[in-house]
Amino acid sequence: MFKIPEDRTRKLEGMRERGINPYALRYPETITVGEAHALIEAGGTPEVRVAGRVMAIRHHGKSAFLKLKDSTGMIQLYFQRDRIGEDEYKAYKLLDLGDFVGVEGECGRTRTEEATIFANSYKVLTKSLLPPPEKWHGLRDVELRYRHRYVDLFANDDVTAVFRLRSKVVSEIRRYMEDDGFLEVETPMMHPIAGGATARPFITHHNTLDMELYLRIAPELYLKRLLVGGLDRVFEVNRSFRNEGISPRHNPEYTMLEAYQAYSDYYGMMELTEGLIKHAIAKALGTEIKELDYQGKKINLAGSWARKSYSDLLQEKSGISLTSSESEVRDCAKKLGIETEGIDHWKLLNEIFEDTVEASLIDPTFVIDYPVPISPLAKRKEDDPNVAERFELFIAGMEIVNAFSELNDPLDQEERFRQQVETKDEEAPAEVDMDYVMALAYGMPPAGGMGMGVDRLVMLITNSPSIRDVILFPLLRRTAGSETTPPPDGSDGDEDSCQ
RNA sequence: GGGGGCAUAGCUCAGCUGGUAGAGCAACCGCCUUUUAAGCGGUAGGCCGAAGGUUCGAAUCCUUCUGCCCCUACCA
Repeated sequence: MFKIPEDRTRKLEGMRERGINPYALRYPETITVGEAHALIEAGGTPEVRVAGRVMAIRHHGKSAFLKLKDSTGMIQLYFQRDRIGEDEYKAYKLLDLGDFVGVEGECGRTRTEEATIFANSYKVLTKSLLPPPEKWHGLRDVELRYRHRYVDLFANDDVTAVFRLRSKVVSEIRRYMEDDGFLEVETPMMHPIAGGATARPFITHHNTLDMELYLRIAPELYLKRLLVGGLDRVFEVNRSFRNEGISPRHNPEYTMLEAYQAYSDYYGMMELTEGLIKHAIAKALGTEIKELDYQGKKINLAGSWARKSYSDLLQEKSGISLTSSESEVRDCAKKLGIETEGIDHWKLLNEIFEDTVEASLIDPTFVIDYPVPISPLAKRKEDDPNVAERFELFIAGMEIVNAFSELNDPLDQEERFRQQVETKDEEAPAEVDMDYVMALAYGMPPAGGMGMGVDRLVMLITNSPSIRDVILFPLLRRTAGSETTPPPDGSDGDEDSCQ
């Protein structure tokens, strides 16, 4: 838990004694700090009204400088006793770092030319009872930063900048997709069958229907039902959930863009992907970017991005090919220290690929034509039924996009679903999604589809080493008693809603 | 799940091979009406993450636990 320092409580009471509401109801008709700066830049000395959080106070006897911060920036305030009056000047001693105040005053500059609001009056808007972090270093402790992101945000401007960029990226993704004729849709997050990807799901339960539900691991199968329904271009910026490990590149809930385009295919998806990512980067960073620096790696974004076949890359880096025998693949895997016990041939092959190839794909590279057995939702190539029309886009060794020409043969789909179910793999769906097969049976137009990891794209653009740096509230273990107070009756809380 | 690292004041950090706790910022009290990581003088603040152990003596050494970080595994 936390302790409120006595000096702050004392000041809170001091405010109330003076008839000041430490939690004011409102402070309307303000301009932003950014607007105030613009007015000062324009050379005037207008009267303005601003509001924000006090980030610094420098007392000078009968005057004081304060720094006021709002979401548009920081501006200096100058409180002079003679200007704001004896009483108000005395009361300003009750202000602390972290408090919110509203100020009226005249814009101008100090003799060092710093833009400043010379306060005529001020109003306490919110008393802060906990001291902010150290003013120079900010909040460094990563655990506190993630657990108390609100502090991280107001103490560390670079953190705020990352999340502003993230927001920009997401809105530019939407703009690009809409401009290309895609319709944004929302599909269920609670699924009766966890399909559309291979991953362990989170399980939940609906009481009234007495039904097991899974948090979606991907929206794919619902979006493709919409293609059957005649919505030819759809996308969803979606949160999906996977009950798996946490790492610098994995959070149990994460954001994807999934998009489906009728009459297109995976080549079309490559064009869409490249255009979309280039657009998002250019708009987010405000300029056409040819090279991105990610964690010391130079990423060349210029020109058309490379397209290399899965099989060629595998051959080149590991000596294994798609036609290598079972024992060749096993030997190779063993040499790489990959666990081979009970792992099937194609999965092993893919692990060899991940081990030997992925890290080397720094510049954007479309890896194309994956083996069919690890691509259960992709169409087979016409000239090679063992290879699927599928690509993954890698940047900086990270998988950013997975896409394919969508399988729309209901009988083939049903067969591949059955094979998945039969593996009894924990990550495979427990049953065949017959409604989806039925949808395909009504006929789904040929289509390309793609799924893009938005968090990872934002990592690249903001040069963030960990996915947690681009997720406002990453999942952390709950610490004993630190975040909540137990209810007074000693029970575990609301039993109606706890399962 | 396996391996390594970290945990000291509200915050950022020192604390050597064991001898009983330090700085800066923030806070409090003074002085200061143009400072800007303001300055000067003073004060207060700690069960050194938790529990055991070794020792005359533990922030320091050992064990266990908790949390976080990194690597690894599963995955995107």
